[in-house]
Amino acid sequence: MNDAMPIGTDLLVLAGHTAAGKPTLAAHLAKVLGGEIISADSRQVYRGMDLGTGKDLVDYRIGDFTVPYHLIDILPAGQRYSLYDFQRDFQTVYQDIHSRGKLPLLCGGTGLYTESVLKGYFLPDAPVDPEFRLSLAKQSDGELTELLKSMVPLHNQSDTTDRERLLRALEIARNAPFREHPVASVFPMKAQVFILFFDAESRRKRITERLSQRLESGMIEEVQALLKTVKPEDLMYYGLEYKYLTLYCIGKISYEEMFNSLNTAIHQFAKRQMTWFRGMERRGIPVHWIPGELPLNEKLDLILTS
RNA sequence: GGUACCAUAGCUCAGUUGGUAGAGCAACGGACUGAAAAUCCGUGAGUCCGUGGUUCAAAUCCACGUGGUACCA
Repeated sequence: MNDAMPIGTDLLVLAGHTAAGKPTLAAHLAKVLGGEIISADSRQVYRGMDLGTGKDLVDYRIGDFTVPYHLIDILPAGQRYSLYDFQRDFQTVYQDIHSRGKLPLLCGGTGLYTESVLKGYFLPDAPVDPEFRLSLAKQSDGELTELLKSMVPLHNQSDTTDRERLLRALEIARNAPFREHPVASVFPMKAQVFILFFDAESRRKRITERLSQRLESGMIEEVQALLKTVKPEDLMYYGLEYKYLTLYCIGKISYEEMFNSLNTAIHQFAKRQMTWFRGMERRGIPVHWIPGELPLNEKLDLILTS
C-alpha cells in the first residue's frame, strides 16, 4: 500500500455524479496505489448493459496495464440485484483484496451502496418466506402498512407504494430484531472519501454531450440486442437509458421525445446524486470534494496528499 | 394588401359577469437501510406584448402600434 495515504486507511472511496469522469480518475489512482476497483454501481453489475450504464472498461486500461475491477458484469441482464446483495458481495471482494495486500478502491455513483459500506448498515438475511406471506394474505395494504410501522420506523414512502414492497419490507423487518450483528462483518473500516463533481451548468452540458455521443456509438443497438432476451418491462425497470430507449425501440415515443425526456431524466438523476452526497457529509461522513475541472494530475495530487 | 384569431412564469397553457394571477412540465432544495438509474416531499418565480383611453378598479372592455398564426387576394 502507498505511503501517501494516511496510515490505517483501508478503503479509498471515489464517488460523484454521472458523467463526472470517475473511471479515468479511479484507474489512475489504482495504478499509482497498487489498488483494485470495487464498483458501487447498481446497474454496471449486468452484462451487456454497457453504453447505457456508462461502463467505460477501456478507461481501466492505462498503456499495457489493466486495473483489476470487481462487481461489474457479474449478472445477466434481466435479473434483480439489491442493496443486500451488494453489501454481501462487497465484503467478500474487500476481504479478498486485503488478503492479497492491495488497497480496495470503491468507485461508483450509487450513493446508497456507498453509504451502506461506510456506515456499515446492518442488513440481516431475510429469505422470501411463502408461509409468512400467506399468513398476511387477508390483510389490506393499509393494515400491512400499520403493521410495518409498529415493527420498524418507516424510512420513506417507498416501502408502502405497493403490496410486493410491503410484503418484502415486513419480511425484512421481522428478521431484523433477531440478529445483533452481521456475521463476519468487515465494518467499520477506515475510509477516505472523495467526491468528484462539476457545477450544475457544466454537469448538465457534459451529460447532454455524452448522451449524444453514446446514441451515435450504438446505444440504441445495445438496447435492441437486450430486447431479444429481456422483456421490455424488465428492461425498463432499470430506468433512465433503458427505460426511454426501450420506449423508443417499441415505438411508444419518438426519437425527439426520447432524447429530451431522457436528457432531462439524467440531469435530474445527477442532481439527486449530489443531494445524496451532500447529505452523506451532513450525516457525519468526512468528504473531500474534488472539482472536476482540475487537470488529472492535480486531482491525483489532491487525493494522494489528503 | 384584406380579414380572422392569438400575445399571461424558462416552456405549454388556465383565468368565470372587470376587483393587481394559477396548473402541468422544467428549474431549485430536501428525504432516503433489501427496486435507489427507484420512490417521495418541499420552494421560488410573472412591467399578464407596448402606448393611450373608459372605470373607484383593467390580464379581462375600447383604440392604435408591434410580433406571430391561419385563410382570402
